[in-house]
Amino acid sequence: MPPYPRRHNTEQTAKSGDANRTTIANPALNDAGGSSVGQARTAKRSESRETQTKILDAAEALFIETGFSATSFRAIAKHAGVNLSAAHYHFGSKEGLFGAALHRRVEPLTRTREANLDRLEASGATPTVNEVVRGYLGPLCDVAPDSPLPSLIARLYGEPESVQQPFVIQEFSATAERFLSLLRNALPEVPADIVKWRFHFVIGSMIFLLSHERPPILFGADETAVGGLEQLIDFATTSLSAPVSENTAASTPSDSEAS
Amino acid sequence: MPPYPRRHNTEQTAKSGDANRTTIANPALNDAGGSSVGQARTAKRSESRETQTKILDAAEALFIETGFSATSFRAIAKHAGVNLSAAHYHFGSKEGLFGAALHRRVEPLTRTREANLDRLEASGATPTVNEVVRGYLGPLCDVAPDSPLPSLIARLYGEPESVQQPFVIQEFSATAERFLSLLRNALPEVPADIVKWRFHFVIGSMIFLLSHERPPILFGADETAVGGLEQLIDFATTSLSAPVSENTAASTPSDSEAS
DNA sequence: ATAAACTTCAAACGGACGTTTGAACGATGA
DNA sequence: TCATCGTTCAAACGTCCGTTTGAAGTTTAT
Repeated sequence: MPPYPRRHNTEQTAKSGDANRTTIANPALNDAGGSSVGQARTAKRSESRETQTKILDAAEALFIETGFSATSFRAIAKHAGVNLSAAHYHFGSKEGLFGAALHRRVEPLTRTREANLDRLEASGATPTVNEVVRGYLGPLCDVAPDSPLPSLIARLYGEPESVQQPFVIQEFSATAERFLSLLRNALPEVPADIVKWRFHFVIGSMIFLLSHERPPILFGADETAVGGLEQLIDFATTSLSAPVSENTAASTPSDSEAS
Repeated sequence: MPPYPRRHNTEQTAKSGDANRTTIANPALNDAGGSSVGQARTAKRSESRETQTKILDAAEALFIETGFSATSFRAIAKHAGVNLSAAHYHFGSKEGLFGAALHRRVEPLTRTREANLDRLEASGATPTVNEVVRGYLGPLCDVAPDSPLPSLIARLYGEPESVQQPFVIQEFSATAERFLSLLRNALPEVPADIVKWRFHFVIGSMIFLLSHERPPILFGADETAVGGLEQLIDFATTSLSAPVSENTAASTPSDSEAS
């Protein structure tokens, strides 16, 4: 009987049993793309895990490059060097494989974010905007520079809604809600729905940054690729905590209506 | 001989001959999805344009819904009620059709933006940040509420890079460069590369807003769908013109380091 | 040793894909 | 009137798709 009803339900974005840590860093986030198994092997029985890893590695690389629909199960199996039916055996379907590849990378990120949330909520004082922003975006700074995680997240959000939606809900929804809640506490003078919009825009900036890690195609594109997330944290903190304007107020230069 | 080397080269994001207008509004932007032809018809000879319109309408709807790869040429032809080969005859290939569908909607937007640029550059004074932002984002506010343009742009940016890149360059690159240039003039006290980053983030927010017109999936999602772009213009003006922080400075609440 | 479960494999299933072909037909211009 | 062009059409091309099947081999448990 195939094992593939392992639909990433093992832990649905939950409070993650061992989340009572105090630091932000998560060593698992520094695992680049490499497939390091390091397992006892009694031949066939542990080749299974190895096969799964090879499939997941190939899948994530190809999904990132060509997207869900344009990436074929066959190409993944060939690229992984495994039999086509083995891939089906382990993951059940193309959707199942996509979800598993996604979950493998996102889960450590979610665990780190949840740990940060726990820490921020545990400290008696109301966290500042900057603390909340760093709790959310900081873990992305800590991923290894060649990690496929950012591209994978970007790819997910690029998929058509019917593909994207179940996975976004599964992987990100609960944690984002918690952060939004903290953000509202940190910004009591900003109306709740405006905080929501601003958080929405920050997430958009984040995803765009993850998909175009340097200021992209659009302009020359030859800048410090890293540092983008640092810039984003500045950007997010500033924009989130800006005073509410009655009718489009700019802070530094003078301002007037245009249209 | 098929007409399909009409690869949207008719006007490559250029200064658009009749761009010497003074207003921002562009009536063509208010054309929703409806296929209004209103042309003299001598039977077969003008059915061509009508067929093309039907194909483009179907293509844009299906591309938006399921993306480039998962949308088949056959489904488009069937949905348009035309023969499969007719679609190939008019647009040459699936890529050609995608480009044509995109260009049909984006070109009026580009023309409006370029007109705004001309007007801002023509006025002797240096435009303010808010004026530049409104020149860039304002035209998006003026599209009809049921126009497919926003979803189409969002879909383009969601495609894998190999699909996305040529069309983004073709349709958006030149105009964005011009706006960035004006933005730099309006922000002489902000380093050029930081302006670039901020504009990058604003574009990211814009695209995310276009693809999730209401604060999305993530949270409850039952808000004023319109008004998002107004919020974005506020957001963009404020964030772009924020003072440069040495090490993450927030303006309103107190602030401290977190990690 | 024997039965059960786990994992791999080659082959095939039916169907959908983008594109091409060549015949038909109405409109055009000499 | 007749050759020509623009346009539509049914049919077919070869390829690739996700998934299934059933046999073979290996490991585990009795």
